[in-house]
Amino acid sequence: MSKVDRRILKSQEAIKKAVIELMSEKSFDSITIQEISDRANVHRATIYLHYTDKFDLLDKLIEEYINEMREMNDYVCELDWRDANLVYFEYFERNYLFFSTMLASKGAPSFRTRFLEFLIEEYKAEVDVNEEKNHGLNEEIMGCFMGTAFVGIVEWWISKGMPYPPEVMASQVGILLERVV
Amino acid sequence: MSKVDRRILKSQEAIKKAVIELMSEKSFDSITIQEISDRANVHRATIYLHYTDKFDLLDKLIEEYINEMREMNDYVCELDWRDANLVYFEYFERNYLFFSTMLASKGAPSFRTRFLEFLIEEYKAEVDVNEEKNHGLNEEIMGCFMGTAFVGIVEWWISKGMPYPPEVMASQVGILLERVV
DNA sequence: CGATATCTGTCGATTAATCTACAAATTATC
DNA sequence: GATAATTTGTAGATTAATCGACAGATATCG
Repeated sequence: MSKVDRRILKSQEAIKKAVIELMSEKSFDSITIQEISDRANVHRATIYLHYTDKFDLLDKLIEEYINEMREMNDYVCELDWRDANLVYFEYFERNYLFFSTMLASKGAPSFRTRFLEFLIEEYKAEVDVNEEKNHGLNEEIMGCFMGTAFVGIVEWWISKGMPYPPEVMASQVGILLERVV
Repeated sequence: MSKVDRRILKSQEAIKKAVIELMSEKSFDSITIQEISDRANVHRATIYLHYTDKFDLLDKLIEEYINEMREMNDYVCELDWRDANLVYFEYFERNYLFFSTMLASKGAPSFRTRFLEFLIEEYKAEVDVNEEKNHGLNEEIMGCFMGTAFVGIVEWWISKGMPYPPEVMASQVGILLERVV
């Protein structure tokens, strides 16, 4: 596990930040590599050192957020629903620009799909169909139910400009998810 | 006039920003090169590529702001006193962290001296001792009078946390300077 | 439609930044 | 005052980023 050269991290950070910013301003299709490198203040060729094209860049960007959330979940899965949700909603708040951009209609529809896929996967592991309470229920369906509900909530919260603080969202959604599971 | 490699600009920007930040938190003497490079997120050796030591770094930092103000003055000297002052006070506001740090008692006393020196020089060029109004007055003394007054005002304004907007400061100080000259 | 401009992806040469290691100098601590 | 710990400034090897140029692909516009 040799550590990565800080130049790589700095370049990638600048590039990713530039893409998110630009995507919040205009459609992904209309963004050029030229623009990204200008905004990131790196040479155009530098982008090609890290990504094959702008689609690869978007994919890697999305996957990075998904992975971050997965790692958060590994750490957080011992907490109760409320506290676990708090970690998530604070994360959404911290990365508001990314989520508002990616979940916006014009943004990257691929992210919503990927996000939901991730959530279903994680929730599925959380439910126990062997409990008597859940007798006759299907793991897949429960995961999907919770996942779509959660995505919907996050979309609503973000698109409305975060009308409630993360604490409130965490409590409310925590109660509801607990009833379902 | 070949343009400078952007890596140089980025490194120097990061280093200068780091020094200003650190100087706003602790005394210059207690700051190490190590800390600066950590804060700037550059390797320690990179600092030595641009500066011989931290004193050289501070000198160059100060001189850069002085030069920037000199260039501003070249551009602004055609305007009336009020408008010229506005450009300056907006500059101070924009660079609040630098000026509040450098003009603070514990900051860099060398900057106040250098700043005053610069102002006297510029004001001296502004006064006309051949006017009948100024008959018998000394150029040097007038420049010094205006320079110290201006430094004092800026110190007061910055140390009080900019209690009035740049527009107000520009008008007020403009009127006063106009009376003097 | 053709002409013009812009963008793309890639290349090779060059430069700046990085990393590690080192001895010397300085500072802190007992 | 001796010892330990930190900081300093430098050096050499390596790597990433830069620059400029290129031909080919894609828009843009008259």
